[in-house]
Amino acid sequence: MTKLNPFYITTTLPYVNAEPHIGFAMELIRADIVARYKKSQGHEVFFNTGTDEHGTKIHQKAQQSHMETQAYVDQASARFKELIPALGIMPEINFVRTTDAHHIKAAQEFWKIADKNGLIYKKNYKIKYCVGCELEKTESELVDGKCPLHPLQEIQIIEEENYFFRFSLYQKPLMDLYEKWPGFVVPKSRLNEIQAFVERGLEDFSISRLASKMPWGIPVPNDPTQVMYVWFDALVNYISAIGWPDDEIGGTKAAGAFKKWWTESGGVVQYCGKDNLRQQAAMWQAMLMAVKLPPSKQIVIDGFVTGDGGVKMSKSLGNTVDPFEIVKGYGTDALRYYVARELHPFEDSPFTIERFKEAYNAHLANGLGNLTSRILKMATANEIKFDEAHAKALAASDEIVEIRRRYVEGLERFDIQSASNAIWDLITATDKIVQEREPFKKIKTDKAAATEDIKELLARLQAIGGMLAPILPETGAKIVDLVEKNQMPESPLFMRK
RNA sequence: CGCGGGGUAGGGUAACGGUAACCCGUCAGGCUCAUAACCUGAAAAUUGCCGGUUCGAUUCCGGCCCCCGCAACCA
Repeated sequence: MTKLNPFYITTTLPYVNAEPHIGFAMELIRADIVARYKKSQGHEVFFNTGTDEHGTKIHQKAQQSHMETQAYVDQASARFKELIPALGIMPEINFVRTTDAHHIKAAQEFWKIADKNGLIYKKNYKIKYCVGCELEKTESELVDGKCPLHPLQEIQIIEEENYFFRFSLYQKPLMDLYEKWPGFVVPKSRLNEIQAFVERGLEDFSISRLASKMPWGIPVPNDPTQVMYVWFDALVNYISAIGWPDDEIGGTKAAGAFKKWWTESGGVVQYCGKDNLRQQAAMWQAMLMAVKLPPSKQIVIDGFVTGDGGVKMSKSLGNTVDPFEIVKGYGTDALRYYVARELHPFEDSPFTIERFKEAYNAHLANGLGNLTSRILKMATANEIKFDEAHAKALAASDEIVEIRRRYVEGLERFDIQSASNAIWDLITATDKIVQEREPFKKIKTDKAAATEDIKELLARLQAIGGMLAPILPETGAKIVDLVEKNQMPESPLFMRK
C-alpha cells in the first residue's frame, strides 16, 4: 500500500465570551467526522480545536462576572473542552488555547517576521466613540452617524495610534490563489463571494490596540504600549498548534512536526462558519504570505443553525439549543446523526427539539435501531452466524459498490449529508429485503434458503456499521461488534422517544 | 443602482429545458422477524408575481415583490 499523506484538519477556535452553542458543536462534529473518515482510510491525522481567549469582549465579560480575566478564561475554556467527550470527538484531538505560553510566543514571532518583512506599520487611526455608552462604535453599529442608544449625543472621533497590516498589498496574490485552486473554498458559492470581496479592493487593517485601554491581549513585540488585535493573534493558532515556529506541540518538542503537518500534508483543512469567510479565506491567507508560509489547503464554510423557520437563534427569542442538553436527553450519536444527515452541509438549517425528536424516532429508532434488532433476532434465534464469504460477496455487489462510491465521494467533498444518505439508503433497502424475502417465515419451510438470506442480512448490517463508524462512532462499533459476536443488543440501540 | 444566498406539496429539502423527486407528517392496505417498528399504495405543489425566448421552462432572459445573511478595524 502506498503511503498516504498526513492529514491536518482544524475547526475555528470559538470565542469564549459565551457558553458553547449548537453552531460550534456542529462544526466540531463535522470536522470530527471528516477526521475519523480520513483516519479510517489510512491517513495519519492531526485534528485541532481550542479556544480564542483574548480581546475586549472577554475582558468585559470577566469584569461583569467579577472575575480575574485569567480565571474567567480558564473556566470558560474548560467548558468548551467538555464538548470533546460530550460530542464523541476523537480523544486524541489537540486543544490549543490562545493564552498558552507556546501560542503567545508563536503569535509574537509571527508578528516579528511580518514586521521584518515590512508588512506592519504604525499610523493614526480614528475611532468613533460614544460618550453615552463609553464605548468605541463601528460604522455598522451607527444609525445616521449616531449611536442608536444615545442619538442626542454626537459621536466623538478619537485618534489613536495603532499598528496596521498591509492587507492591501495582497489583492493580487489572493486573487491568484483563488484562481489557481478553485477548490480552495468549499462550497463554490463561497469562493465566488470571497473573490468578489477581494476584487473590490482591500484596505489595511489595524492589528493592535492600546494596552492602556485594553490590556487583555498578547503584547506587541518591542512595544509594551500595544497589544495585538485578537484576530491577528487567534489565526496564528493554526500553525502554533502544530509546533510553529519551533516544533513544540502542547509544551513538548516534536521534531519535524510543523513541516509534516503544514507542508507534507498539503496544508490544513479549516472548517468554519460563514461569518468567518473573510478572516479565514482572505486575512489569514494574506498573513501567511506575509511570513512566507504556504496557504491553507481548503476552507470549508458551513451555514448557521437557525431556529424554526430560519430565524436567527438568540437567547432573547428563547430558541437556542444547548448541545449538552441534547446529548443528555438523547445521547451523543443522536446529536451527531442530526448534524450529519438532517442539517445542510453548507447552508443554514433549522434545529428545533421537535425536528430533532422526529428525526431521531424516524431514522435512529425506527430505521437503524429497529433494523439491527430484527436482523440480530433472526440470527441469534436460529444460531446463524456472520461469515466473511457473505461479506465479500456483498462488498462486490453492484449495489454496495455504488453505495460506497456515494459515501466516499460525499465525504471527500465534505458533503456529509449525502454520505449519510448513502448509508440510510442501504438501511432502507435492507428493511425491504427482509419484507420481500421473509426469511422469518421461510425458516420454517426452507431452512437453507432462509439461512442464506440471514447471512446476507448480517453482512449488510456489518457493512452499515462500518460505514457508520466515522459518523456515529459508538453505534457503528457496537453494531459491528454485535454482528461478529452474534448477540442481540442488551437494550435497544435507540429507544423511541 | 453595495455584495451574496434564497422563495418548489402541511414542514424540511431535490431536480435545473421535455410528464416535479425524496424525507417527515397524514390516510388506506399488507406483514408479524423487529423498538406499535417494517413493506406497499394513496391524497397533497397552477415550482413568489408579471412578461419574454422556446415546439416545450421549476429549469434560460428581463422586471417586480418578499425573506435571510454580510457591509471588513464587531470573534
